[in-house]
Amino acid sequence: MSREMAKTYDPHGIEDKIYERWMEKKYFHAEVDHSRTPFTIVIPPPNITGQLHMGHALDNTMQDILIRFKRMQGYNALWQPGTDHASIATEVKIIENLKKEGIDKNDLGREGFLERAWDWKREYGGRIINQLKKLGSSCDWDRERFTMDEGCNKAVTEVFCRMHEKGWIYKGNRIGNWCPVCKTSISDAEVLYEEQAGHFWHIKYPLINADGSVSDTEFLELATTRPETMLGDTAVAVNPEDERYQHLVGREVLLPIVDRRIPVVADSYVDMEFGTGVVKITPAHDPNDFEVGKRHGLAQINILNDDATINENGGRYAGMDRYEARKAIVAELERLGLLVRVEDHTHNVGTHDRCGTTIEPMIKKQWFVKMDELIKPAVKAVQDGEIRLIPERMEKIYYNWTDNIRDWCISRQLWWGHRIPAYYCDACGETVVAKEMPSVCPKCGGTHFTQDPDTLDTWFSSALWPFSTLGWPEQTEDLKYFYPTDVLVTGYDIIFFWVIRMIFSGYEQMGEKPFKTVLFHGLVRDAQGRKMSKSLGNGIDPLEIIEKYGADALRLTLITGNAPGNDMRFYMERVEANRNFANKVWNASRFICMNMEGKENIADGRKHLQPADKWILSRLNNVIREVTDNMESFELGIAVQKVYDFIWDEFCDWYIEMVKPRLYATDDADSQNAALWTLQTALVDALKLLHPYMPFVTEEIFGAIQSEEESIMISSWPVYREDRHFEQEEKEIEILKEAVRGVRGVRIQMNVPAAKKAHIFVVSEKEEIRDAFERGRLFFASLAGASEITLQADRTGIAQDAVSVVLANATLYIPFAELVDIAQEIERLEKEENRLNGELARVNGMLNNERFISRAPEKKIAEERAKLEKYTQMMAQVQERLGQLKNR
RNA sequence: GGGGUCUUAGCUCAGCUGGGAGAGCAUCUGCCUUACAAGCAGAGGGUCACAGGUUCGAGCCCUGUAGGCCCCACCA
Repeated sequence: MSREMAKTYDPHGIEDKIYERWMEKKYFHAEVDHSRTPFTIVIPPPNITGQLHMGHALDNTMQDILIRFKRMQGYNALWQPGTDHASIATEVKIIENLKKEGIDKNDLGREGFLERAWDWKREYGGRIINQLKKLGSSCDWDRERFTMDEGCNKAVTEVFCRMHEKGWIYKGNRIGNWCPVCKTSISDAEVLYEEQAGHFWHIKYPLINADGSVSDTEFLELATTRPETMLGDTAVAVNPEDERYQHLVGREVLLPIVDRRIPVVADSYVDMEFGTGVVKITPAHDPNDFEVGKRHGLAQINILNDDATINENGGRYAGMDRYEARKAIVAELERLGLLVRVEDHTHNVGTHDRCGTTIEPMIKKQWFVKMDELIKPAVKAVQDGEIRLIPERMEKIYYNWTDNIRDWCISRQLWWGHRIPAYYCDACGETVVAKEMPSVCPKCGGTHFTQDPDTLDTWFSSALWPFSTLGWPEQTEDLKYFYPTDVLVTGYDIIFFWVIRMIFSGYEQMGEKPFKTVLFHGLVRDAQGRKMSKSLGNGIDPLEIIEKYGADALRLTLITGNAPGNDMRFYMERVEANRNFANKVWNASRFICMNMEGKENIADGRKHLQPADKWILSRLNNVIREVTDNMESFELGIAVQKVYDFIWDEFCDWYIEMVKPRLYATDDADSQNAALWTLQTALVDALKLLHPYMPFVTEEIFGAIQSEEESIMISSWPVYREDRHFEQEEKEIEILKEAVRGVRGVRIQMNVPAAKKAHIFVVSEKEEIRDAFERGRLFFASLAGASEITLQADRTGIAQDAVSVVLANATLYIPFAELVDIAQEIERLEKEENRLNGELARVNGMLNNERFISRAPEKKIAEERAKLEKYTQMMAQVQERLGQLKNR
């Protein structure tokens, strides 16, 4: 036992030291052990480019709490860690870095670039891991994985080949979002729409006459926000119901500048109410037009290069940037007199979430995963409750996505990532999908192949994470034992990107769900409620908080004060309050250690428990049950709030204070030992309840307060015990607490200095009440500031002008030496009379209501009757006392 | 356009299946009481957005209204 504890708790240094010890002892490590039940969590792998931010801190605190809780409960707890290669995020960063050196990615070539990327991974991949350790994360670091390590690569190839075999992965021409800066296609989910001020150009296309000449008088007027796309127009469309244009359907118009004749088609996609009711159709550069084009068999004319300059299909505009071409085309239309007018128009423009570039819809050959069949078991799992989403409302969001599912574009024109295992025969172009490069073409017998240059969407590999990390596709013992995992903890912002994809991948590849429960959390926002972001510069670095206040205080701040799945605001004041709580626990422990000093027979004390001891043990017993229940149902914030309240309020402010006189008195060893044993026992259990939340301070104190176990993190979780349930003592102590509060209140109201002790008379007709005060005499005197306590059945011999405190079944009288202002005392009692009147009116209202009596549950009625009795009794005492004072 | 969510004390938020409104911070009043001033003892402060409804009973369930936030789809 460490004899010297500092006066204030300083987490500095202590935390690192404790973490190192846990690591040395291999407490985080889990091995297959069929004699025990596994409990598994896989970490949402942080990006290798990442630095620990508040989102990570929250996410990992929640996981650590669950894992530590289950570990203490005796489960074989595995927290599987690892990192994500994060293809595009990382590639963008590396390109930025190269730019600083004046190097273009293409100068390096694919091989050279990948070398750089792996250098990057080696340099920064470990950084975030170390930051997670600072937080106290009890991951099994011996099992650390990476989405591009050998095993994960194998899993990715295996899945790709299997699903291709099944026909669920296909290559297709699709219109998708193209980033002209990153030169890759991006998924819908990676597109951010932002409102931009733009223009609406109204232009007119001349109609072609029946004789084939171009009309000078007949035009179709339409409006567009992207005039340059007219270079790729292959039709104009009107609504088939639109009487204004019906007669024109089937005729042709002349596409100005390009001088191409294109048809007027009828399609219900066109909104008659909007604009002129005429739409130019550019199948190659607009998703809706693409669909219209397919319905009407229109040609797709691509007018853009990959960098968004106009290509050879743009005639004399070829080579111009898209915006340059826009200006030139508008000018030309004006010159031709075909520009009707220009309106200001704000509209939503899709931008790439990584680089902010305006995306360009383009037709590309891409690889897709067919979703319609794949998604079915994932929907069913949630419907049937096989997989539980917490909070429940996430299910609605989940279905909202699955009901509108679209095929998943998985190919990316990037270098950093898993290269698609598709090979093209150099001789005949045949596509072969295989785990390795084939040697002979099955079609033409050619022997030279070129691998598809594209890589896979980063989420393709993370979708496999729950089983790839456990060894799949090998049927390892780990996989059989730890899969399916128990809980996935993540932010609701990646429910579509990641959670759903893991679920359908789990069912498809493993035939089994990847996890039983998904626990969602919200975003950590700044004090003004804004998202923390680099551009705003309002981010708070968790490492700085840890440095200043300790990881425990940070963890508690992140976990309390908000409901599951809701966003939270981060306040320094709250961190401070929680740091204060750590200090509170520390000091309570210091007090207990000091008093245990040199005492040898503390354990004997358990045989001499007093009501106060039984009270705190019983209260704790109750808290143990509630906290465990809350944690089992993932109500982490509620659980720790109860521990917090128990420790601060009941244990520190009441129990420790109750016990002080017994500790300071030297004449009763049994009483002293009983107090010490109870203090120690209750503290140890409370520390255990707190440990998942505040692992460091609890471990440090645990080492100081007891010597039987070597670490709190592998000690056993407290359980509710019938033999620690003391109902009678709980009631008895509540009465005494009520009395103490009453006396304190009166003393303050009467301006009695704290140091001034007073004689307190406890008057009660009931013997058991007097006995309760007798048993608690010592601490009652101390807490109520009494110099002497007299117990009696009636008020004979008590000074007329004594101040009184009315309790249920008892009245306390305090005759102060100085004259008390009788008028003030009457006023105080009248106030109490008023309060009781209100209570009585409410209770009587209920009990006199026939419908209440006939319909409310028995239990409720009995409660109200008990209250009626109590208040009636108190009222009688108050009124009696008032009568005495008024008739003096 | 579709969906979700919020509106509770000055501020930030709890309040699980309906049964006498809570916490932290802030404010005010006493206290350096031999664990802790990062503390102790007290106090004030709320027609639980608004209007209806269901119920013996509604902050909680239902309907509507107003305002805020978020997600999805995206308007040529």
